[in-house]
Amino acid sequence: MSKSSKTRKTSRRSLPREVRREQLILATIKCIEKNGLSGTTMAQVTREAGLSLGIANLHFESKDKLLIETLKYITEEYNLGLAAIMEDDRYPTTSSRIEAVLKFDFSPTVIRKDKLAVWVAFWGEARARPTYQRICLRSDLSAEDATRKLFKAAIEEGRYKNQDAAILASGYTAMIDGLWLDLLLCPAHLTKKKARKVARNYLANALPNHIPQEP
Amino acid sequence: MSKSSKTRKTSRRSLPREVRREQLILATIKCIEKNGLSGTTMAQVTREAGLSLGIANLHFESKDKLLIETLKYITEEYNLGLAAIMEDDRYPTTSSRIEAVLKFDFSPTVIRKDKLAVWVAFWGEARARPTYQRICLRSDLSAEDATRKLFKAAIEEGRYKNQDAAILASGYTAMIDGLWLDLLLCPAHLTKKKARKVARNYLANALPNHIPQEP
DNA sequence: ACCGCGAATGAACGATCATTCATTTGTTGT
DNA sequence: ACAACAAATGAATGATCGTTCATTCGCGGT
Repeated sequence: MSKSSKTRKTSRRSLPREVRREQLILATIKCIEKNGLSGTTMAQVTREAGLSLGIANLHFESKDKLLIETLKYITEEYNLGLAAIMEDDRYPTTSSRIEAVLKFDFSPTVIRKDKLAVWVAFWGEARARPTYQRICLRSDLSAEDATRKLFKAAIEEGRYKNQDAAILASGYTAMIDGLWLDLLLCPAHLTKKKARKVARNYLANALPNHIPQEP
Repeated sequence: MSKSSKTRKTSRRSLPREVRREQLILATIKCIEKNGLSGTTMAQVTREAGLSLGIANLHFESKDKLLIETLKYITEEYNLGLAAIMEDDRYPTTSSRIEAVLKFDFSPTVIRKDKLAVWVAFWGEARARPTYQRICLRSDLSAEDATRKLFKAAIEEGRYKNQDAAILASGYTAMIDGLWLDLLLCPAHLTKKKARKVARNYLANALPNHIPQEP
């Protein structure tokens, strides 16, 4: 009973539900990065979180629920970040707002390897899992909707001929997804800097008066 | 000879190794489409192929080897198709060759749902599996290399300013991957026709004298 | 017709993993 | 200080799945 005073990690503590849940979600992200989605086990997740095996089924009903919450965590973080840019009225011009989106899409928070690994892992399973697919779809539509409005404003301002905001937004979203994938799978071949340049070049060709080739 | 082909399944037959191997690979593709990579079991694959459980370990050493051969099958098919366009000297102009690549990337053979599902499924696991990653990387570099050469020729012919073949090729490859992903995850939102239009628009903005906005 | 080889089969095995729940342990209210 | 409660633990359980291998069966050679 008197075994306490040590460099101990406060051996056991009751913490609020939300703290434990986030702790487990963050551990799940780390595990998916290291072992993939199919290689992620409850034992690994709880060990990564420094907790006991049964804890995940206590705070989430099942492994499936935990994975779904992890996916929601990642997609909501991204979509909230994007929405913040859209709603921030400190951007004086459409151009500066597009620049902010571009910067955001390659910011250290967004393109962290562990986060990207989670995106791609869930894409891979989404087709076989309606719930994953629904979450990915909503996130995708939300992001595309935001950029479409931006591009629409730019096209009207610049009176660009032959540009369609919906087409441009689909292309932008697809290219970002593809660049994220390449950053994850070919980090030696595609640097973050080059990836941003690729995306910028896309926008510069479509909206030359709003986005210059070089920043 | 009228006796042999009946409603019976010709109960048991010895067939050459290569026939069995392809039969199993095709069954694996179908299973990955239906159940995802993690949901694909040997029992499902062999049942889909109409064969017995043990057959997969007879012709491939293990499930892992079977999956790797399936990935190789898909990537090689794509890369060979692309290489055929590059080496075909019946294309009179750079422009027509780029058009052919564009057409190929959205041809019924390439964007079949089951094949796309396999691509994305392996992307999702590639980070945790060096072998998958190596195969995906080689395929990606090969495709990017081919398009880069094409774009380089176009840029020189058209004396386009501010265009870099490497940047353009990275962007094209990323966009194609992203569009494939969207075709798989949001088929109700992105049609094949629109996806091709998105990719065409990218090239038309970069190489206007080679690729017109409308075909 | 028959034999012998090797392809094909599938029941059985063992490993892995999600989930459960009796027990332990920290926390809160009195 | 103590009781009552809730959070946390992890050994045990049962289900799933890859792999094995003794047996079965079809085919080519004689």
